[in-house]
Order: sequence, then structure tokens, then C-alpha cells
Amino acid sequence: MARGKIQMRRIENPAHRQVSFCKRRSGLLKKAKELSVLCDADIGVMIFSTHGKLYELATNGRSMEGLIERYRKASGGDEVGGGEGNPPPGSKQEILMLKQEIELLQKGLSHIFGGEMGTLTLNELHALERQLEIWMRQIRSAKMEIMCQEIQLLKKKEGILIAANEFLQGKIEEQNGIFNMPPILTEIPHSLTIQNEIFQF
Amino acid sequence: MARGKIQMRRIENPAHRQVSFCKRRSGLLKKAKELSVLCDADIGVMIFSTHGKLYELATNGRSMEGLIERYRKASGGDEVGGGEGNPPPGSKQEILMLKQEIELLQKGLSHIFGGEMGTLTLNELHALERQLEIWMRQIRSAKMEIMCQEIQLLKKKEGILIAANEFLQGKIEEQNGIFNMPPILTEIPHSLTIQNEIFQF
DNA sequence: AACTATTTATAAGA
DNA sequence: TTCTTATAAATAGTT
Repeated sequence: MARGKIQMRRIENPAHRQVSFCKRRSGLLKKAKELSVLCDADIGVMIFSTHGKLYELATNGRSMEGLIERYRKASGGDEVGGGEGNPPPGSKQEILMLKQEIELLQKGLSHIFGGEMGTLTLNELHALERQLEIWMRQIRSAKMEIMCQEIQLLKKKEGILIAANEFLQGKIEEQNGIFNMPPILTEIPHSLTIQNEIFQF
Repeated sequence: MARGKIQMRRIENPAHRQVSFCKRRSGLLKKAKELSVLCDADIGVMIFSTHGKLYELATNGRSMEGLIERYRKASGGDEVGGGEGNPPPGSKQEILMLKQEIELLQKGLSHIFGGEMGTLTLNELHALERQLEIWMRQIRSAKMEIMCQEIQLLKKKEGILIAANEFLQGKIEEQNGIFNMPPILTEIPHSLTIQNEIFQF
């Protein structure tokens, strides 16, 4: 791409090919990082050189294994409704465990920042800054997960109760027209709803 | 990279972010293809948009699954968590992923702080302070507030509906002992609740 | 590893 | 979305 165009085919000269591999590999990984940061995407890249050596990148503090799991989920059978209304039976336990781990992380952080603080080089500080951002995102998404599930559960409860309510109301009217009771709360204002943008962290 | 430099951080304007995501995504995939062709490498790329949509690339006619297999072999071959053989059902997968990544963060934390710890300079402290302030601000974001309000509202609704339900149930039993209906949903399991500690960041 | 002439990628605007 | 275009970045060939 400079000092002359090149043909889009395998570079035959092994030395040139090796140099280009090195340069373009770092370029590709840089671009991947940029995309993930700028557009808040999670990206995994696996590069196998001609001789099988692996170079990898998983952005935003994600693990490649985590991304692979997510890949399988996303590319395989798509769930209907995209996560709408599916609190799995055993998940409460999982959520509790998650919360415990998050609390553990919090303790670790406060211990580190509250206690003795050592010297950090500028580079270490940069690393720390990046790590803090990553940690925040992780903790936030964990909280999101829990809160979303709570909201799902409450909405489901609401639906069940409204249905039961309507049924009982009907029963009363059917069996006893004399008393003529006013309707009781089969409808509730629903002005406060969650907009989807909220989940775009 | 054009018409003005941009800062290497999340693009806040959602429209701009979406456009950049689209452009840079295609740019990244193009670069990956070029690298694979020019340098005879096998490359896999997974991109998850903010909302979880998957974009993938596996070069040279390779399948992503094949590359994943190769990745597992090349990256050490050690089983992660032992849970790779069975595909976990439904949304548990997401939770498992979160757990995995929290563990990863813990590792990163101990790595950074476990080693050499010196004294922070004033400048370094300022930087750290700024970062922590950002952290707090993000956690107290309006989005979280809205979600909390939603939960409060739903809980209030639940209480009202349960009360109405009980009242109607009583009315029926009072006015019509003959039919002897079973009780309808005056109680609902409430095991999934949000603990306050989550919001204490 | 650096350098730099060019090609490419892309941010902003239309 | 798609196109255009001024500018930033990447990089092929060279030193």
C-alpha cells in the first residue's frame, strides 16, 4: 500500500512475506482494538501463521473462551424472542454466586486502594487506567444482568396477578349482580417503562 | 482518520457510533482477508456489536469451528472449567461467561498489584483520583436510576394487585361458600430480589 | 528498525 | 443508506 501497489495474492518471497505478516498482523490487531473501543464491540481475533503459530486478541478484557462460548450461542440455534422472557429455572443460584464474586472483587479493590499504595510507573498507571475501565464495564454488565432478570420476573408476576384479578372480578360479577361493586385495579398506568437504549452500555 | 482525528474512546453519539462500526467492521474484515491472502495465514474474526449481533470471518475457506479447534490446541490445550463438552441450556451460558470473565479480572488484578508496589507520585495520585471519579459517576448514571425506578414501580404494582386479589378472594368466599374455589395466587415466590449492596458503588 | 512515498481507510458532510 | 472528499493511518519498498 505504499511505494507501489501490490497484487492481492500470496507474497512469494519468504522474507518479504514474513515482514508483511508482522506489519499487517500488528495493524490488524490495532484496528480490532480501535473498533472495539470506538464502537463498544467485543472482538476476538485468531491468527495462525503459515507454520501454525497462534496470535490472538480478545478485546475489552474478554477471554477468548468467553467469546467462543458467545460465538456458539450466537451462530447456532437462534433463540426465539432474543432473550425475551426466559428466566431459566436454575439461574437464581448462578446469579447469587455471581454477586458474591463481584463483592469479592470489590473487597479486593478497596483493600488495594485503601491500604498501602506503592509506586506505579507511568506504564503501570496506564495499565491500571485501562483495567479500571474494563472492570467497570464488567461489573456494570453483571449488575445489568441481575436487574434485567428482576424486571422480567416482576413483569411476569404482574401479568399473572392481573389475570387472576380479572378472573376473580368476573366471578364476582357473575355470581352477584346485586352488590354492583366498582372494578378493582385490573389496569395500572404503565408510564414508567424501560427504553431499550438503556441496555446499550 | 479523516476530516479530523478522533479520540480513542467510545463514540458517544449513537448514530456516529453505528456508522463507524459499520465502516470499521468492513475495514477490519478486509484487512483480515488481505493478511490471510498475502501472508498465507489462517484467520478467524468474531465481532459482537453492542447489542450482541455477531459478525464473523474465517479466511481461506476455513470454518470458524475448525479455527476454534485449532485455537484450543495451540493455546495450551488445557480444558477451561471442564464444561466444554456439554452445551449449557439457554441463558445460563451468558452467566457462565460472566463468571469466567470475572475470574479473569481477578487474575489480572492480582497480577498488577501482586508484583512491585512502590509509592504513588502526586501526579499519579491525581490521575488515579480522576479515574475513580469517573468510575463513581458512571455507576450513578441516570440509566441505573431509571431501572431502579422501574423496579420500585413494579413492586408497588405487585403489592396493590396482591391486596386487590386477596380482597376479591375474600369477597367470593364470603358471598358464596358453596362453590369452594381454590385460592388464586395471593402469594408468589419472591426469592429473586435485588440486594441493596449492588447499588452501593 | 527507521524512513517515506504512496496507497488505503475513514470522519464528516451531503 | 450511499457517495464524496479532505485528511489521517497503514504500509511496500528502501536504507
